[in-house]
Amino acid sequence: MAPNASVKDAVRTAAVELFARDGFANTSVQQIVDAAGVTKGAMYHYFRSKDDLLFGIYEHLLTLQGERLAAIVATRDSTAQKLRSACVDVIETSIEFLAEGTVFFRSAHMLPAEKQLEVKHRRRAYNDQFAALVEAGQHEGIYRTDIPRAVLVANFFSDLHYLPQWYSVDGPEDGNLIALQLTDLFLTGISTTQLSSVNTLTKESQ
Amino acid sequence: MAPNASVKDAVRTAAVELFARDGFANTSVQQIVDAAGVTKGAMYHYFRSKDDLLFGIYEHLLTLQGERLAAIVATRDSTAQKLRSACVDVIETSIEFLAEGTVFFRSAHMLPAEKQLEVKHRRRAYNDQFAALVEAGQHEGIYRTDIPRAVLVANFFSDLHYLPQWYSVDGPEDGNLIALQLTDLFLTGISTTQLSSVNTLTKESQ
DNA sequence: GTGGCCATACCGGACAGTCGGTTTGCCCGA
DNA sequence: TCGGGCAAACCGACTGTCCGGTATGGCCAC
Repeated sequence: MAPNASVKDAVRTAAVELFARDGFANTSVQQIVDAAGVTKGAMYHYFRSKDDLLFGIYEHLLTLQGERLAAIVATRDSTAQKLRSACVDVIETSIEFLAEGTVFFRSAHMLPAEKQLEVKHRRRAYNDQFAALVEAGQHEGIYRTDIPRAVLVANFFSDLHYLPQWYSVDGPEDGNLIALQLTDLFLTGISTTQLSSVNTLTKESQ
Repeated sequence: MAPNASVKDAVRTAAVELFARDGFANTSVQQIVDAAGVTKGAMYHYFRSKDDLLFGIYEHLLTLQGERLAAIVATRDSTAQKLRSACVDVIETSIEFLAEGTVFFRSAHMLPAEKQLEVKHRRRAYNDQFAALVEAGQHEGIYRTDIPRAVLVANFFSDLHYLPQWYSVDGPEDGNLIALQLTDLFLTGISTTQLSSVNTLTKESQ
């Protein structure tokens, strides 16, 4: 094993867990390195600061989700299918990285203004890509235009934000089901025509 | 003027602003009392601790919204109308107290476990009252039952959580419009029949 | 003069980050 | 093969700072 990778990962993992449980401000660096089984010296060898550690967690998640969205947009599927895939996928990964999400939404504001700006830009890039899908669908006439696009998009992103607040793991495929259900609620809300997906959903939820 | 009320309000107001801007952990008691134009001694005369100050902010908002929901439930309107009113109302008050909401959702986890529990119970009470409306509508056949009620409710509450993240005041009646739009999106998503409210919305948004 | 209301000075502790020193692992010349 | 030398990895005690909370004293109204 490469010892450096191990140390970095151990620290990151421990930090995510502790930040999610106790909050960023209430977690001391000493607690993190103790939980990770390393020492302060090792940690500060790989991370410039406690803030840097927090930022690393964000970046990891943002990069992952950004890449996955880009891959979906790059397919030759219909707009409707792309948006559906994008919604389901981002909910699923948000559930998979629930702890990271918890930390993210709770503690982003603790970063220094400079890093906060970078996070903002990264999130905006994701937002714009997502909004472009909605816009395309609006031009095709499948999504309503009587409500500002920003509101439509915010209505979906809100689900991602709220997820860490109420979701708790029950079954193995529970996450996939929730993703389908939330996606269906969103798409039903923004569509100009009644969706026919209810049957599919009902079948899967049995 | 009663000097005590003035001090209490000044401290609370200053605290909400600073907590919303810099976060609870990054705001010192000294900053708060400076901003409020009082001293630490005065503040600790009215509040037991910094936590107590935070808790007071929550309680104020929770009580207000709880009372308003109860009033709406107590009317003789139809279930559909009650739920619509409840949604619009809680979004509007959330916008009116946007700073309080920001603090609430960001810093609730910083409270001692005991107070966190009380917050949780209060929120659950609100949640249950809201869910009861949805349940009534389901029995009437106007809301879909193919998705767990908890998911339907969470889908709406998520909008409240996300509001402080993206909403920024533009016009005076902007808040009311957003409330109508988000409510429409939610109700469209959970309804068994196509809503006819789109015309109304379009009219108001012109 | 006495009791709420408030100012000021101060305490104790927690915590991020540092820094001198030690170990580990690798390369290279003989 | 071996040993010497060097750089990166790692250790952990220490420090300066900041901050919540308190103790004490005064002031003013009644």
